[in-house]
Amino acid sequence: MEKFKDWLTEANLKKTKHRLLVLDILYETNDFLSADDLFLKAKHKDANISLSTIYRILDNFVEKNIVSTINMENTKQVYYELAHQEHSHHLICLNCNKVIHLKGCPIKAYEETVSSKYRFNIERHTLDFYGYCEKCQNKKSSKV
Amino acid sequence: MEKFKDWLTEANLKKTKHRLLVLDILYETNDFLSADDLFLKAKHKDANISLSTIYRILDNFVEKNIVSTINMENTKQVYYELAHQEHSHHLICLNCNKVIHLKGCPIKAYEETVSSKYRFNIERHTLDFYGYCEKCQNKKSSKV
DNA sequence: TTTTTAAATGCTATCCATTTGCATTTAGAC
DNA sequence: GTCTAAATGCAAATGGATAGCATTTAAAAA
Ligand SMILES: [Mn+2]
Ligand SMILES: [Mn+2]
Ligand SMILES: [Zn+2]
Ligand SMILES: [Zn+2]
Repeated sequence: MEKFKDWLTEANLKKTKHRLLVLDILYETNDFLSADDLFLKAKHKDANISLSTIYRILDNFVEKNIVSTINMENTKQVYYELAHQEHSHHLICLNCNKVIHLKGCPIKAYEETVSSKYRFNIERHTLDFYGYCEKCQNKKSSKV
Repeated sequence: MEKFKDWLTEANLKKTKHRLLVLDILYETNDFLSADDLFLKAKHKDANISLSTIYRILDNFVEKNIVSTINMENTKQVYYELAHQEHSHHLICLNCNKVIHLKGCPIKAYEETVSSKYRFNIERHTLDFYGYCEKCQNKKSSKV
């Protein structure tokens, strides 16, 4: 995708095939992936890429706000997705790890308030809801 | 503290000296601590306690909502604090790891909305702001 | 109080996501 | 084409967190 090269240019990152590959995979998957997920998908696409390169690329992208992350509380893994222009928040199922994206941010005003109250220079925030998706609620209640 | 024994009783956890010790330390520190922080503080207090016991106790407490956690994005460690009755959100400094507690929750209504919209049974949420505290802003700008 | 038993603990080894060191390759400036 | 800093591969290391198992202990039962 040509757009991706622009992103890299804008971010002052060299346009390497691996970076473009990571962007491709994230784009077509359009969902959160762990570093290892990306590694496996890259292999399927032929690519000869090392896991540490994946980590390094993802670190670059996070720093440049090309990619955003969430932390899976149970598996302790970090998951990565293309940063939506309008950043999103999430419903995360504690059982099956399903992630639902919420559009819009309900706390912009609040962020402003606390930022000035505490003279804190806020760079970003996380707002994630943990619980059980519809499917897993049923499984869960049938277990009990 | 006598109150702590009640907490353990209510949580159906045996009242062991180690659990009471962990509660003591968390109470007097009144701040987030990593498992290792707790381990060191316990040692200072004489106590002969193993790190894995600390982890196991903290797991118990989290499950029973006696303790709540936040994840440090940079160090990847989990930090623990006594659960406030009114759960709190945080300003976390990306440079010095300082944590400022925010009182009150600005998203109760929003949580209701998305919970019913997506039929998602929300158990808890995280809302944390990452950025730079007043001190670190100054350091940072002087570096550049 | 003494007995009994499941829960809690200490110690050690282990796991596993992520990071790092270093030699080699490569993108992009000149 | 040359040159140089950035990017990469590979392997080893790191480090927070877990798990296994023998031993101790809280607290229920007798
Ligand atoms: Mn937001
Ligand atoms: Mn809240
Ligand atoms: Zn689920
Ligand atoms: Zn700071």
